[in-house]
Amino acid sequence: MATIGDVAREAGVSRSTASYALSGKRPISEEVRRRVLAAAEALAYTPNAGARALATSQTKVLGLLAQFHEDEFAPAMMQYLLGVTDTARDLGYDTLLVTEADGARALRRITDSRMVDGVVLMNIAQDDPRLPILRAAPQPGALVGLPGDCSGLDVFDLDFEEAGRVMVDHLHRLGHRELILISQPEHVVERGGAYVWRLRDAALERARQLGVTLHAVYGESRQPAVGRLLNALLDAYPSATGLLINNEAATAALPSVAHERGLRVPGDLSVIGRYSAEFAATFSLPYSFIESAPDRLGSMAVRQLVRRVESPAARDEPFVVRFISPELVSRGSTAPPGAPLPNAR
Amino acid sequence: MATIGDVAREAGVSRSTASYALSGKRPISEEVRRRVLAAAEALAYTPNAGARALATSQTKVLGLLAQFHEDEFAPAMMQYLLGVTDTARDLGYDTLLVTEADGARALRRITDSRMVDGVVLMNIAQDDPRLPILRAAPQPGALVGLPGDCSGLDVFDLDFEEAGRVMVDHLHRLGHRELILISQPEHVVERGGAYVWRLRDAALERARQLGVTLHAVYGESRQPAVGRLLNALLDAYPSATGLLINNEAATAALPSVAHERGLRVPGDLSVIGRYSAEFAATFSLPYSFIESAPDRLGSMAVRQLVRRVESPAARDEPFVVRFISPELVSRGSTAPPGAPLPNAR
DNA sequence: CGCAACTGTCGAACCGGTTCAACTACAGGA
DNA sequence: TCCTGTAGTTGAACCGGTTCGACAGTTGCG
Repeated sequence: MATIGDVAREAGVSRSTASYALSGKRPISEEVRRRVLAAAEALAYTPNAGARALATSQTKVLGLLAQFHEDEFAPAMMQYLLGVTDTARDLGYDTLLVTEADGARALRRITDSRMVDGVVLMNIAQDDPRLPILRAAPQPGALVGLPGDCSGLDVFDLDFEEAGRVMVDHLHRLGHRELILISQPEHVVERGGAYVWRLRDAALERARQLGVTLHAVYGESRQPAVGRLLNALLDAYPSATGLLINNEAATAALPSVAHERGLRVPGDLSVIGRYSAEFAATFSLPYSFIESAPDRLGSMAVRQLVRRVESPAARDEPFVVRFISPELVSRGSTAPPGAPLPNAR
Repeated sequence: MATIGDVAREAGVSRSTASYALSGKRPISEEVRRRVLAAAEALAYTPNAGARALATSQTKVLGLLAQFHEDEFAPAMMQYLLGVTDTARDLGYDTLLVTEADGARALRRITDSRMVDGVVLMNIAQDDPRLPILRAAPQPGALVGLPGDCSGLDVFDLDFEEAGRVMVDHLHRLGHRELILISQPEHVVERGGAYVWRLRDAALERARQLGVTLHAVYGESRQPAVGRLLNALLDAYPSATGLLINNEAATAALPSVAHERGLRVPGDLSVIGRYSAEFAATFSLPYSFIESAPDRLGSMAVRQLVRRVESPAARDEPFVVRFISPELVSRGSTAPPGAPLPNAR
């Protein structure tokens, strides 16, 4: 493998001249520059990443810490990943994917050893053990998800509170007065998944203000449990005319449950979900939904991270907590409440 | 950040002694070893990855090249990823995830710059442009998926030919004489996805031998196209009594289509799919299936790769092409053929 | 008792880049 | 003519590890 020394010899110049010719950091005569570039080309020279990292203290690699809990929905996870890797590459960075169960130890390892220039954290918990480590690390970090304490970090998330309000407002405006809200399973909350109760509490609060009855329940993450749950809920609240779903698995299971019960949407039941357009397309979900934009969130986090990595000035800027505002994409699954459910007693 | 020089000074020894004490590559007195370890602990010493890579020519990072085509099924992809990252970590390696569209260029970049000690390639095409680059690279590589030319590479894949035969055999043994096989969409084949016709051709061949009629068709990868296709097929071949599906999206769509048509499985139609147990659980698919074991394949590829990376002897061993044999997991969705389909004309 | 072998430690070189200080050659201004 | 400034180039140092060869001190054996 050719080194910069080989290139220099081939071009008949010193190593430092070759380096400057390639980087352009000092004026080099046109003639010499040409020779160096030709030599590099001829020898298929590629700088050694380790040597460059050692000399410049920059690896051009970003860390991505993601946890794959078995109760999390794979397709959604995938889009976060892609948003991060694609944007990183656009900006000239590669991505080190770390899925270790002990996220705190993994984070310490990759930051202390200087393998990465910055880190994106996903699956943020309310009281996340990785945060103190990230704050103390020499590299900047960005979060996809809102923790209890955002200090010292850039944070990006969907505005789940506003999402809850938008859902309730929308159905209230259409005339609905009794709704069901299905969240993620309870242990997602126990694990610190704050987005679950952020949406839920805001929806409950808004419902209270508007005089709407809202039955808020935890969901399930898998079939067949989630199908059973849907049936049980529809049985338990026969007079509810609207269904809000903050749970991908439940959303994916709804069409067959509705079909089975002979339930027409939106005729018998208005439905609003919360998921991504990509997810909607894969499963052809016919429901209006709040766009959760995972790829956009991942992309935003990386952009901000790279800004801090590359600009010394940006390092000292105040930290941002940026919510993307929930956009309701209409698929015609909501309407004014009509007849009560067919199976109402 | 503490360097090994700091540790050496703190322990009152030379840099080389500190290095040997930490690595154990030379005998060091108990007394000195203790002092060095204590100093390293006290200073929270972590070796600099770049410096170590430069000195040892080992990065302890594996590259994972994956392409995310929009017509590929996200949950399956995810499991390959996890199989690779988890096994890599168990063996002491981190994973650089590269999803660049131009896989050949990306591969050249990470191998030439010596960012990785080895590479796992996924989404292998029949005539994959990345293979010549991988063969010429100084690092070893492993493939998850079977290309047209396996020379010079370790290859791991499900035995799709045998899978096709197992499916046909199983239903033939039960008495079925007319079957439908739904594959992936045609453009997956055009892109070089050989596994599609490997299963298909073997199934056709076996069907011919057994005197079974097999209608082999390309599928769709998304709703609602795939649902429409299922309906069209069941209309077109009303006398078929068995359905073989080598297409995750079609499998996921089948329950609601069957329900809609009032079609009972296995009473009216026997069904065998090809997917992973994890996928089956997420969607609660009630069908017998050939386990495609993506996590196991990813794991096997990494193990072999690391063997070659770490042992000079292993480098010269002959290359392996290893197929995992298809295991038919019974979920009771097959039975002897009964009455013709209800909607038969 | 002398020599070989072994143990434990150290200094120096090396991996492959980047960058600083210094030097040369030449142009322009006083 | 001399001085200053600038463009172009170079050698040397440095980043932070690993490893080779040398060496001093000790032990074992003939």
